[in-house]
Amino acid sequence: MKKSDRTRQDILDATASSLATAGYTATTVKSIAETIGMQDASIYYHFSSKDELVGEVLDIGTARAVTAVDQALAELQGDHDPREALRVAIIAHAEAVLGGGDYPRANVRTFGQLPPDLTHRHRQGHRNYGQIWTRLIDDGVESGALRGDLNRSVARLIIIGALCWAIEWFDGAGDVTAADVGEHVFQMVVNGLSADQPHQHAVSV
Amino acid sequence: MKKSDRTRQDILDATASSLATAGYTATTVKSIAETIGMQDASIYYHFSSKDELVGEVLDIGTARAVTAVDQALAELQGDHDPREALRVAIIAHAEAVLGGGDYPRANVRTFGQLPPDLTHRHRQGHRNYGQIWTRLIDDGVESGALRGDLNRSVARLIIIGALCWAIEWFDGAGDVTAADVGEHVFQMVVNGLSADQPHQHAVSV
DNA sequence: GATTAAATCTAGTACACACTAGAAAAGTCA
DNA sequence: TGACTTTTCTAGTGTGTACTAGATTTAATC
Repeated sequence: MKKSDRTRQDILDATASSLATAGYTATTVKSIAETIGMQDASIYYHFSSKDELVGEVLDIGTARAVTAVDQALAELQGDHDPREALRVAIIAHAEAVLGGGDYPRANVRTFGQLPPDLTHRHRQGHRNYGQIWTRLIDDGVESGALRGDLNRSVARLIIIGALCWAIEWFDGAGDVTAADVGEHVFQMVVNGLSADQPHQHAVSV
Repeated sequence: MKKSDRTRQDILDATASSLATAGYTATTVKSIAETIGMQDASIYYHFSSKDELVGEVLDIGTARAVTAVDQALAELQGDHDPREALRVAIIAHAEAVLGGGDYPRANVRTFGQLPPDLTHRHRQGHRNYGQIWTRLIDDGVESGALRGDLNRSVARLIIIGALCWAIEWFDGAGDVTAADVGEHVFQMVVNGLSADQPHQHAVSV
């Protein structure tokens, strides 16, 4: 492997880490360079601009999130219970974004603070990711497992929102794991907080 | 009313509007000044720094959100169904943050992109707001209306998260209103998406 | 209308940022 | 070793930012 490739990877990693924890504005080319012991100008040998670098990090982030959810769903195999599919997807998302690496976290963390160009660049990626969830919900409603009196788009965005916002408070330090957060989102959003509902199994957290 | 008070209010309004739509970084002192037809330096006659100005806007935002929820709960009066209280609070929050003015929106929108000083300054305010929800959930669990096998902190943060994230996608232009979003969050989080659950009443959206 | 106070403007400073040009160093391979 | 390529550094530029100092205008008061 060429030295250039290793350095390039170091830059991407440092950028992902900074984006995930400090956000877009606080992630400066200089701070990235310092993290890996370089001068800021040297970054430009590998990337033509800050936004190209950030864009690449975000691309990797969406790819990893999609892969995580797709893979979790693929492992279901024979099981065709739409509720279980939703549960598996929710937990996979939670683990990817909260417990996983910096790349998916960078994605969620910087959502809403990116310059217009970058926002536009990732619109398609977000749409594709949203479609995974659209299908999960459609399957559930059409099979009769999920109620059909709610707006599906709104429902989808609420589920994703509950998961994405968790990045603002989840710190991974307590005894609540990323999977726990996913399980809670599933329990609430699918089974509901109300007592005496069917489909509920005690959750120990 | 003194002219100074009117100008001060104009500055606050313009700042709230900019924060709510453009975020913290894109809200520059110059852009605020331009909005109200002033020179940027003139802002400093009314506020000692950008962050003091922003801090005041955020204070107003939290105050309005708290008032909206408190007032909605107060109007319940005799009704002591914890689920109904939760429903009313959720819808009030949704309307305050999504359908309401720029101040509460500025609060949610800039969450996570503020400099450390401002983040710290508003920690207490957020804690107070969170306590409203803590009590709502505690009441529900202790009265037996809500299940007690879930982590209440996590549940609280998931509800707030679902509502807060809505600011990223809700545009108020379609036929879905802010109250609709609140109703959906309530339906999902309390009654659940599963079909054939009790407590469910058809929602038309 | 003159005097004082309030409010705004003009013209700057200092600094952090993304980014560039060209020299220097480090690595590669005959 | 020496010629060549790849990579990094030094030393800058230009721009946008928050913010300041002091002059100037506008409003209030007697």
